[in-house]
Amino acid sequence: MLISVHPRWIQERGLDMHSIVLEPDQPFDLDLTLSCGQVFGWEREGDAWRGVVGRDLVRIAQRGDRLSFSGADPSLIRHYFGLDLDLPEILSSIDRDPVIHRAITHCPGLRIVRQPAWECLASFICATYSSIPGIEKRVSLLRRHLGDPLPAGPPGSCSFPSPAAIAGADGCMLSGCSLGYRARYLSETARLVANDPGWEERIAALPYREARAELLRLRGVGKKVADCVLLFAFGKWEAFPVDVWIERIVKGCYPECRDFRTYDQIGEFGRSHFGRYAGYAQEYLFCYRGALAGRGNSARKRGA
DNA sequence: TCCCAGGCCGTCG
DNA sequence: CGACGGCATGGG
Repeated sequence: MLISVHPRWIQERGLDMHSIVLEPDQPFDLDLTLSCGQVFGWEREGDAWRGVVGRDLVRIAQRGDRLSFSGADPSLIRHYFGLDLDLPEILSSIDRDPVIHRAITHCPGLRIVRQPAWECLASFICATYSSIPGIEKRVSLLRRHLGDPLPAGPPGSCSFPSPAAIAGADGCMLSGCSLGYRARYLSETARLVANDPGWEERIAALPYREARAELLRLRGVGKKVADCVLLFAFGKWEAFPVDVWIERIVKGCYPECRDFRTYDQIGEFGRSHFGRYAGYAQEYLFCYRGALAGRGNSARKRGA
């Protein structure tokens, strides 16, 4: 019975297995949630996923309404994947037009992960002007070169490097992570955060706009990165990150937005149109970007 | 070899 | 403010 339900690694390790049975009215899709580009560093391992949350090596698999995992307590998993949020309630609140409706129906069970704040900030500083596979590579290199190896983990599995570890790394080491010109930004921001204990709690306690203003003071952090961190780490759902895809989708699918010029115009549209959970709407639009932005519809940043 | 990527920074009008 | 150009590197 156990054997047929659980993946192979459970038998091999035989250790702290847990499971969560999802409520029937609370959809969750692990694959979609981990592969949509909001969080970096999870790797597929057969039909399971392997990742590091804090200093815990987590393996997790989904079969139907059951999540099976090791390396973390159920409470942590619930918190990390936002399983205690009422997703149908959120989705019904943002389901205000045919475009978002399509995205919602095509991405069932997508949830926003609550990431560790520093990891999220550093990851998205590394993410600027890059493709998602490129970001995965950089984050993976950062872990291997500057993180702490996990005692019980397979070789190569490391915690995400602390601000101090990145701040203390020499330029050569950082350059070895394929960061390009972002190395300088990451290094500088790491130094600032390392010397500012309480940074995370301070941001968490601020309302969205003030929290964003605070993040914008950091090097390598513009409006887009700040919004990603506020959404993916701090759970500030008003954050509506505008990348090239979201810009394309909003301008292309919402006629009243066609001539928007600035970042904040699109962000304010998101908040006023979708409401308090605009960030969730953004994530669903992003996840379904392939269909919504279209292939031939290659509108450039400038002109065309 | 091309083009593009979950943008940011500095600078100029 | 708003609009550019430059930017290091990897993937398709």
